[in-house]
Amino acid sequence: MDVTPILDNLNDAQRQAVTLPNEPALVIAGAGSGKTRVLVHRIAWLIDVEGVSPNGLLAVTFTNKAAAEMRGRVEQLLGIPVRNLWIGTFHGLAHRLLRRHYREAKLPQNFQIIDSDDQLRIIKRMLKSLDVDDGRWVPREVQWFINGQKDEGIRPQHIDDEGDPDKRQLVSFYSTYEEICDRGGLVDFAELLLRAHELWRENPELLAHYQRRFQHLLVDEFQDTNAIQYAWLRLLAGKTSTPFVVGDDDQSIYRWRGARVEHIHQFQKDFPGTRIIKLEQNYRSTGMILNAANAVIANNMGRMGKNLWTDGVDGDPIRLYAAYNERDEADFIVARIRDWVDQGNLRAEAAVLYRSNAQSRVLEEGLINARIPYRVYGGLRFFERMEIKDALAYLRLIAHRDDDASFERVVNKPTRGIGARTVEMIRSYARANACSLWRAAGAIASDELNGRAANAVLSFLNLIERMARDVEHLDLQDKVDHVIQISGLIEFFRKEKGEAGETRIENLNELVSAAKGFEPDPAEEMQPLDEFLAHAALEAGEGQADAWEDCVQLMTMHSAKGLEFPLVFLSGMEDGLFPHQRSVSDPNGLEEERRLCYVGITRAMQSLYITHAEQRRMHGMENFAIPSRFIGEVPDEYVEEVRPKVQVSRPVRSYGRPQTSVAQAQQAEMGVHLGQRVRHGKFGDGVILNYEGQGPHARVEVNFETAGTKWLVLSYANLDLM
DNA sequence: TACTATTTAATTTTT
DNA sequence: TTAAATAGTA
Repeated sequence: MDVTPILDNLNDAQRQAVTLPNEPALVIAGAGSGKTRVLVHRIAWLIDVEGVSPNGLLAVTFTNKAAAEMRGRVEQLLGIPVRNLWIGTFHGLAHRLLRRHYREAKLPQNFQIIDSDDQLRIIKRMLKSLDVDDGRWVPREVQWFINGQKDEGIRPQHIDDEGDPDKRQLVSFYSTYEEICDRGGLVDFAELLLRAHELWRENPELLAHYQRRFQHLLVDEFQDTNAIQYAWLRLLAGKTSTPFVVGDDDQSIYRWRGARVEHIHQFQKDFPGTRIIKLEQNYRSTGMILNAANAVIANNMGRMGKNLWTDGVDGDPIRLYAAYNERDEADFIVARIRDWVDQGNLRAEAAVLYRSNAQSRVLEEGLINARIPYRVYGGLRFFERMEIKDALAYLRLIAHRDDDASFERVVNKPTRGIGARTVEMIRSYARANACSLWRAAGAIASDELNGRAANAVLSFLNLIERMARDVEHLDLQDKVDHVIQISGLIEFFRKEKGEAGETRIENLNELVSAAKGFEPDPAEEMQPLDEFLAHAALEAGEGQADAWEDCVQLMTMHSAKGLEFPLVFLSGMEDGLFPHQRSVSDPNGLEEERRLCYVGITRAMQSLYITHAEQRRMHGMENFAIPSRFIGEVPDEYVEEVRPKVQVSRPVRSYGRPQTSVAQAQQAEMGVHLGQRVRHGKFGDGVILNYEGQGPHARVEVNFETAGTKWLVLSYANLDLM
């Protein structure tokens, strides 16, 4: 067997990992160290060299994107399509299991997956119907609690309320929510995992079957596993399978949504004799960037420990820019991107990263003014759009009449005279008789409701029945097309003013195209419509569609994880923003922020700029800000401060030492006061109207007698006091 | 039912 | 500031 293609171009550590004997393995893979490469080559090695059947492999990732990439690269490496190879997300795999064994999982065959938006709607409705104090119980918090418990693998009956009435209330919400979902055949994301886990736990022969089948488990981004995911893996691994997990404790940035880095340590206990391999050679960034990243992350405690290195160039130092305010910061970034493009580089190679989404606004304004195309990551995805979810709700009702979430969504959309009153009557009947809204509507339409409302409800019920009949023998695409036409959604959105309605109709048509292009997987043995609906829930699609123009990339540091760019800006590096205010008081929170900073730094391949503003408008208020403490953690020798063109003397470097910046703000008031008369070389005499900022960036607004009002930077303007 | 005024709060996101 | 949720009005 010629193993060259599989082992070629791997470094020693990578090769060692790929060729490990069949034992539990933990690969600590630093940023840019070839993590995916190792996983892909390991799979190829097992299949091609160890002779393992693709059947016996299970590879798990967190995102659909990662799963698709992995499958693609494996097939490319092996040169053949690998059928029967289970590669997928935790949720996707759990879903597949639940479909196959829906009876054992105690689910209806046509159960529907709800996304977090659907879930929130259900919870809101539930809280309303329970008539609890809505000031006390915020739907989001209840949702947070329920998902948090599910992520830990906990059912309501397992929770001890400790005599705390608030907790008891939350547990009871959780219970009621479960009943609602069970009645409607609805499964939320966390439920997929929890059910799949219970499915195995309660059906030992089923579990044994999968344990026998999957002798090799491979897990990507292991540091991101939550309790239920880890429990699921451990169950599957049993005593004989050998998990091969890859992760980076320093890139664990999702603790807030249940991820536990501790699983890296737990793994070594649960699987004695685990081989640990560290991948520390980095193929992405310059030496300077890696040095900075290493220095910052070294401030965290309890790491596995690792130091990234490269045999490439040191590169340029990290550029640090202290902006006067957020506008100045944006202008600076725009100017650097201009330079970059002028040097013949692509805009798409430049990424501006920030801690929170709100920060994109100023940056966008700057880019728009400069006429530089850009793309903001995040935001609504295709299957999350209102009009798409409306259309899907009709489809779901057709497939599954008892789906209350969908019923509520479209019962009066477009408006058909079924107002809040009528819906409330349907709800209360449903509650009293523990049945679905659909059945309740049918039951009360004939007697309890008065003429007009009864007619409206009956015509809605008929509409759905008629659609279901009309559509029965059509193929998927025509089903979707028929539904968006007959439901009246197109008409409804046509009336919506502005361009919004236009776009919505385009999106609905796009949904038909998506249905046309959808290829059901014969292995899933599902109705194409059900499979399409599941797909829509599990894979919400791309954030922004038109990605192919060459444009600057704007995103949060979280969404930048896993990506790389030649030119990177870390913007808004100020204490309170990053690290975020809500994290600074908690050491764990602070360490997670630091890991996020590490993630940010290690996105950069060639050039890294760190910017912060001395003054920033937040929530409509001007605030003075201190440079992020993380800036001070980058040793001076890797940093070059970028100053405004003119010579500016900054008294002392203040990075890493809080307070100084505030002190400077005070100093800024030196000798300059409102109404002060000044003389300018060119503009002549004037009077100070306003001033802002401090140090080298202090600016004054001067009303000149002849030249009008102007903002001037004190350090350039050379004003004389009069 | 739909539009408008008022209040309130303000990370990070995938499935 | 601004987005979203709620309350009030036509």
